[in-house]
Amino acid sequence: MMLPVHARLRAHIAVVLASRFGLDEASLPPVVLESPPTRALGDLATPVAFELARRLRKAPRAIAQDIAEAFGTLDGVAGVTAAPNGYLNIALDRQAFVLARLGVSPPAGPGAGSGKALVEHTAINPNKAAHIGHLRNAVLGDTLVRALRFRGTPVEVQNYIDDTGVQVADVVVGFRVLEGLTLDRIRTIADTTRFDYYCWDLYARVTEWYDGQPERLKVRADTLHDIEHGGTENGDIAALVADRIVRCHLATMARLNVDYDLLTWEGDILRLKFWAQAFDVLKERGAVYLQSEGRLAGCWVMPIQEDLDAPPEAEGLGEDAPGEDGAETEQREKVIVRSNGVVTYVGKDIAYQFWKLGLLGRDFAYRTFSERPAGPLWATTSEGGLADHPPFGGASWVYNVIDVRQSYLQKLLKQALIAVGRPDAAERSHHFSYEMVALSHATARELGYAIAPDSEEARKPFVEVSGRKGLGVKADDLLDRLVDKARVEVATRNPELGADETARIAGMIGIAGVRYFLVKFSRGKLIAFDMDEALSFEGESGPYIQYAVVRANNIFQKLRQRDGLDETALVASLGSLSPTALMGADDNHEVWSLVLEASRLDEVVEQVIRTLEFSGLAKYAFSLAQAFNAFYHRSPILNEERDDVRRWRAAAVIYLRDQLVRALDVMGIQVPPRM
RNA sequence: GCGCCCGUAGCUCAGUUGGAUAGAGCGCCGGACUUCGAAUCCGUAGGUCGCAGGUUCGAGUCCUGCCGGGCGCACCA
Repeated sequence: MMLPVHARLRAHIAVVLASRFGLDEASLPPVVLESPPTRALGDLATPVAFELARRLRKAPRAIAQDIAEAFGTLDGVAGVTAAPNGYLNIALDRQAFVLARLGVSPPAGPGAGSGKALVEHTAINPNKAAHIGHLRNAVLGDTLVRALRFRGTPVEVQNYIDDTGVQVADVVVGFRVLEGLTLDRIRTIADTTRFDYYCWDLYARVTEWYDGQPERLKVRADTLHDIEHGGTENGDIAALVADRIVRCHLATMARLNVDYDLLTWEGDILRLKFWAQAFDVLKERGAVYLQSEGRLAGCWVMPIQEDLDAPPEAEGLGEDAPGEDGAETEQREKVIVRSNGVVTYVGKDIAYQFWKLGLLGRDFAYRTFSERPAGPLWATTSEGGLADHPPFGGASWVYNVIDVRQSYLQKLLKQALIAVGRPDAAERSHHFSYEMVALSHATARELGYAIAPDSEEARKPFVEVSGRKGLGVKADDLLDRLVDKARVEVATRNPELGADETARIAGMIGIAGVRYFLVKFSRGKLIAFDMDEALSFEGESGPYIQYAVVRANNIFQKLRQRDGLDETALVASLGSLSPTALMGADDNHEVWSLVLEASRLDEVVEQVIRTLEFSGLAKYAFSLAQAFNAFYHRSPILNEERDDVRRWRAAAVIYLRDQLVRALDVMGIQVPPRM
């Protein structure tokens, strides 16, 4: 791991700068550490001399030389040199570095102080099967969870279930009105079919049924009302549908190694009157007020602050003199409670966010939703509940994984926190936003979706997914295809494996395919999902990285069988070995470079959490695998005759493999025994 | 109209506290399996980093303006 080295270097250089140039702590420039373009130049580099050049009125090169001279000694550092262009290059003690990283499991990170992080992701409407867009959410969210845990931060994972919303109501309408079914009959269907697929089609039919018949929306409104108030057959059907569909979603997510600690049900937020509590706080702090005139008369509204970063301005400074048309300068307002007294979903979300941060002063009751090997999956409930449950909510950091279209509302959430006097909580609330997943034209065609050649849609480079039209790639269909393809590949390469083992391995490979695919793009980029591209197991893909680990493992298996040399013994022998092979004779630093590059995982994970940009992690893991594969071809281990060279190569591969396994784990990808 | 995001090789994309020569994958063309497994590797070709200014010792990265595209701005969720 690299971050401890960075920390030591920064602290040391700061001391050197302070004493050599008489700088006080406040005026010290940040010491940026990066990687020199070639290994021959050094292992780490800093451009800090450039930063100081102006202030010290001195050439960067001279400053770098001064620092190098005054550097003294630092444990783990072999030398420091000033490059002609002003860079300060740092060479590490290679042998010590390798030994320190082998055989010792990496300590959990600092944990960034006390307190837990709460990640909410997935949150699929419980009325139909999950599709590819939902997978992007879940995979990004789960990767964030794993990244936080990797660096030692306690994490609570929640999946929000909108069981009282329009989408569930629509499916209820489908069952009752279109199909004329009773609760018992629907339960039978749920017991005997792919229920999420069934509802997928039914939902599309309901949408069609509404189409062009606005009077039918009355049915939806009535159904929604029944659901919200409970005690009706519609309410019971909605509860059944939501419960069963959630179980389908959980099964789908489990295939992807995605798991949760708590299911939060919107119905419980309503029944437990979280909103009433939050409303009191908002009114008390003057964050909302009752609008008495204009088109929003009778609504409780929250003023919208356009620029969140700017301090709130006192109103009515007369800067904008009211013109002839007063409407234009009107303060923008967001309705929180409608004039009929019903709270909007912004209000419900504010209450939920307050609870997440421990600011609400009210809690759910809790029940177990299902049993898992690792312990029960918990869910919220309104009545009763178990006395003995883990603590939920009250987090120090909150990450809401929701697509970019929700940015406006997420911004309002932060604003509400500021408005009630908790800017610190707003600061610790993150909207982890990401772009949508659309379909490539080829894939849309494959799904039987016809597009008129000259239509506007045909000119776009992608086709929008639409749950309402039933257009989209169902998550399980995609997984099935990936796993099937992997099964064929595994079977042809490993005919001796049994069917069960082949299937198990194929599962791991298929999952690696999707998860890597969904993480390798920047979150701000719209993915035009193409089936063939996602099915590729070559080049930059999850299976490519798995393959590198499998190959590495094969080496050590052979080493053990053929030479009776196991990894522990090998690592133990390194201390007494000549480090020549690490030192880059003939400018060949490849063994050392593998170790150095592999050590950067913690640095990469830290950056990924800071920027919420996971493509960097994907690319990093891929580049490690790539470096290994190239090394694999160039530099044999089993057949290397020089014993010290052989052992150092093996040591480098052990470390690289271990780091690769950890990196894959952060991405939720397992390593098959063969492939 | 206002706000946010995107624009980098033929295609799909990395390049995020500003740093040394802008990188991958796919595709194209040409090579490497009697070798630790070819889901691999090696090599060739391919770039006005949307355009124009600005800041800086240094800009794909920061600022301003513009062009092109996407999304958002309900008494919906």
